[in-house]
Amino acid sequence: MVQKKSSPQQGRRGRPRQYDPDSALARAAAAFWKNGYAGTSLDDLAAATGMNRPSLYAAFGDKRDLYLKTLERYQQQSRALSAQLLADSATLREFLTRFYDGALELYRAGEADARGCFSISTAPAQATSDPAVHAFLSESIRGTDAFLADVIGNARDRGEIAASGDPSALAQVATATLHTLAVRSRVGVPRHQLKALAAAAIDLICGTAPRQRPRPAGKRGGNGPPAR
Amino acid sequence: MVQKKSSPQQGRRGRPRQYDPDSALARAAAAFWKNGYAGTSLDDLAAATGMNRPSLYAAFGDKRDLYLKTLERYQQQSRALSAQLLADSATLREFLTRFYDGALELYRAGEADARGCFSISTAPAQATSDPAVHAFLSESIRGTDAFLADVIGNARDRGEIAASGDPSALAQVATATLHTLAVRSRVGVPRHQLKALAAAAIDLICGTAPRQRPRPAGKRGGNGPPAR
DNA sequence: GCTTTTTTGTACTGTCTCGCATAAATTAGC
DNA sequence: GCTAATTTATGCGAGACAGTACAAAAAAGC
Repeated sequence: MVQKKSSPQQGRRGRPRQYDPDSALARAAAAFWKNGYAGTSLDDLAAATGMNRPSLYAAFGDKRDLYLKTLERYQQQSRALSAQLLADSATLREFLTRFYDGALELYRAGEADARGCFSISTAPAQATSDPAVHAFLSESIRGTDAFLADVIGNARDRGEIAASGDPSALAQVATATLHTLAVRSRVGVPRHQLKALAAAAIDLICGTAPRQRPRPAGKRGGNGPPAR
Repeated sequence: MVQKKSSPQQGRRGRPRQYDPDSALARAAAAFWKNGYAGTSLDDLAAATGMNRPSLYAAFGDKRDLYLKTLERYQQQSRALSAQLLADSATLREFLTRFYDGALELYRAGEADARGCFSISTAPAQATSDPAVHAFLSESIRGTDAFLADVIGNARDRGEIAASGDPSALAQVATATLHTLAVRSRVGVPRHQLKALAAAAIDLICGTAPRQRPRPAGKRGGNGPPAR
């Protein structure tokens, strides 16, 4: 994917660019991720990407354009990750466990830098003043709900959860779990605690018998549910 | 409460202040609420409060101090509201319903200005760069968890939920619901949809039979759970 | 009426910020 | 080698920003 973007560089007329657009976008996202949109200056972005301001403008437009592009990139990556995860999972429980595990890895919970979810940590502050950010965040949440509702609906069709369960409502609770993981990761709650939270939510969503058989979850399976 | 703060003004030596400290704090909070911490300038705050910068500094310290004071105020008000709500509620279902209703009223979901939760909308962006904001947000979430765990634990003792339920885990899911309401309110999701979301979460938390008997909730009781 | 005390209003300073203008650098085409 | 095309580098200028100094204003004490 990196090569595909750098190969058309060959045959171009002028001075070759010294940056890779996608990795520059990733570094810009990291800067926004840490300090938010308004808290990140163009100097910060220039330092983070190794580019200078005119190159930034030529490549991505102004600060707002750049931020929106980092949001789009983040969304695309997240969706690709979720889709791939879905293909590898047999049951709803299995998928949701991997889904939250993947989110926590992205959020770096309790690790060196706890950064939380990029969009949930930075977009809400901007959503009231910037219609584009507002629209993005709104659509992003709606998309997550729809995706999870689809997954849960299929699981219900396979009989994995009660036929009386409403996939749409359960999906919103699943998204709620993602949101709380996003915020808690941001303040450095240790990952094993967040895994336990996710496991409890999964038990509630998948219903009835919590953990029917012990699954080989990560390392020592957290501290498990105290009761039951 | 307003009088108690303005009465000791009597008998003071110099020129009387033309602002009420608490209402000025409320207006400052509204400014931060709308545009976030970094997105709000001192000029914005001066315009919002009707004060000029020197008065702001004398009253609340610098911008960061002022923001932290608005966060503290918000937390105190929220806790007082929750405590009072708890005293008026008989069952866990009833309390949670009122709890989320109160939150949605504060978040102004779908109304003229959708603003979401003050701390969830503005603090995460600042939490990585400002240790005090980080600590506040972390402690705030922990406090909500603990409060709800206490409420749920008492409900379990009264036999309202299954004895096998873990109050701490259920409380985290209840907080998760609050978090998702906070974010969704920010992007203007209509209130009746959020009430339905909250109702679904309550059904999951309180377990087994969703809405054992129709309670006289607000107006026409939302659109209810589609299935079952 | 005068002083003391506290708040208000204006204005100032130095820094940061964004966005762009302009020139230097580096490549391909011929 | 020369020209055209594209990117990089320096830096400029107008404005926003945070924080403060200083004087005017408004009250109480005497």
